[in-house]
Amino acid sequence: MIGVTTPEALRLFIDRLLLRSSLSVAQRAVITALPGRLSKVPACHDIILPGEHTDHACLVASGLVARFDTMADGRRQIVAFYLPGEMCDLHSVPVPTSGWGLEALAGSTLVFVPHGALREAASDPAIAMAFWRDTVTDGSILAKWAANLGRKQALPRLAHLFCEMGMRMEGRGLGTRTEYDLPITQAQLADAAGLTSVHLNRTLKALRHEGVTFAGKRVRIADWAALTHLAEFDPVYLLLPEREAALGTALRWRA
Amino acid sequence: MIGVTTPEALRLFIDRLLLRSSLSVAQRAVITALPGRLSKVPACHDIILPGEHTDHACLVASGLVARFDTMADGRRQIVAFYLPGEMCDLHSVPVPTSGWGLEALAGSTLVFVPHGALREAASDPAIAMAFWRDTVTDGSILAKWAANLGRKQALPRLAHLFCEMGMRMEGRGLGTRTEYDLPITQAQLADAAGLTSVHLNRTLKALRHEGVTFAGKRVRIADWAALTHLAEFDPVYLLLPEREAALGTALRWRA
DNA sequence: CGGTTAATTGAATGTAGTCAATGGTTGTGG
DNA sequence: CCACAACCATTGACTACATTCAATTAACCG
Repeated sequence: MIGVTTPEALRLFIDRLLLRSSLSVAQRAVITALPGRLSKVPACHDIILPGEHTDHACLVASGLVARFDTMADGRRQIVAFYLPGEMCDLHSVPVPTSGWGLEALAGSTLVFVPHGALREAASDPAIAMAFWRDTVTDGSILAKWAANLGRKQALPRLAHLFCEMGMRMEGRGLGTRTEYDLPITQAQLADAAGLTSVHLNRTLKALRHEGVTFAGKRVRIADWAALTHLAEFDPVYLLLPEREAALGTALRWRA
Repeated sequence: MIGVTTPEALRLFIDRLLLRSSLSVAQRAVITALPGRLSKVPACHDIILPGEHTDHACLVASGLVARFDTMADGRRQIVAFYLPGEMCDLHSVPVPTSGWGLEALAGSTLVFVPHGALREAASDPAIAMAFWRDTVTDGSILAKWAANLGRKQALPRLAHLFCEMGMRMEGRGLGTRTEYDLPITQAQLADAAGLTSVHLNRTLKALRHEGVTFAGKRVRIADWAALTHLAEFDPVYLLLPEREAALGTALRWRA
């Protein structure tokens, strides 16, 4: 939250893209040179409301951001988490009307990047492909989220969420898969898991018996293998290169 | 199902792209010229299994295709439906490993289009943007699906699904929003709604009291306004131009 | 027709939601 | 430094929704 600059944030974004795409030095320079306006937002602040138009995408520099949908009675469903270095609104480049909202779960630093500049960067086919691939990754995680919401019950569902966040945090260097900060409240976690906060609390209690704690906004997983088994967690859908490497295939796909 | 040719299917695909993107005559010609292998598959046939690699995308020419995820016990969650003219696998161009499977719900005709040809077409920035936008549209529908699975109970959830399919069918000229063919079984619909087939059947019964019938693989909605209200259905997330026009904004976004 | 698959219903169980109240923590101002 | 307020976490009792198991009826196909 302290002392993040626009170039630093853009570098995080490049790191994220390089996780799945190859970019030349020149192409990286194009991204580093993107204009961006820094903005700090407090926890629980709505960045974009559902149905709003925007002329800029929103890169998370620090903190944690969520994409959500709201029901008529005001209840929310979080459909995606965005970690530092992730562009939570890259979708808005091809489609400036978002059907959903964005909220900062923790106090966060954001970088607003104008659509025009991103479109210009995307005139390079390799960069366009990297952006497209980033969107697909997002969709892949979302599909798994939907499957879990539809077909898993509370305990394995929450366990899966903890596994996913662990892998993603580790992939971005924000802790290890078995211990990482998750700066959100139980109510927000309930919005993500599709549970009420009461039932989420009970499910957390049950997870403690499995050696998983969520206290002080920090997740600790005693037995990773046991948790992945309980959650039926298979990281393929995260499209992380590590897994690909483990399978003996290419580290990155061709741009 | 009868007598669909590759060029005809590609024309349907162009129609779908033109719904949200502008393409010049030359750009349309590039897409029309894409190579494609026709293939007929019977109902309930798995086209791609989760985790498989592919070197071609899959365009639906006729029938109905679903993207699904499978749990360890074999239960499925359908996360997306694909109508004729939709490329159900466009994601696989930037990311050839799909984390999910594809199944034909009804007997369907498919056109397999090699990734190489699609990548080449995408070297045109306008076509790349149209493809990217198509992926984003998919993601937008998926996000709403997730929100409904997480936060709506059976009746409004199923109602929402019928509303969505009505709008999409109408948008593709496959019926009207209040009456259209949905060539699937109750068990398959249950996989999409995140319910057991038993409870889906009971929910259908309850929907009949609201003037909605699903019989003979055909959906009939007596009172559209009442159903959209029950379902809390707002078509913004479908990113259909019609709605944009109604709001007085541009029909299509700039390529 | 006869056999198979799909749809429908009943009864019992189980999971999650609702309502309501109690602890606990944190941060702030007196 | 304590008192208080505000928010968050936790628990109990009850209700409601959805699943499971099991059986029956209807529709479809060869």
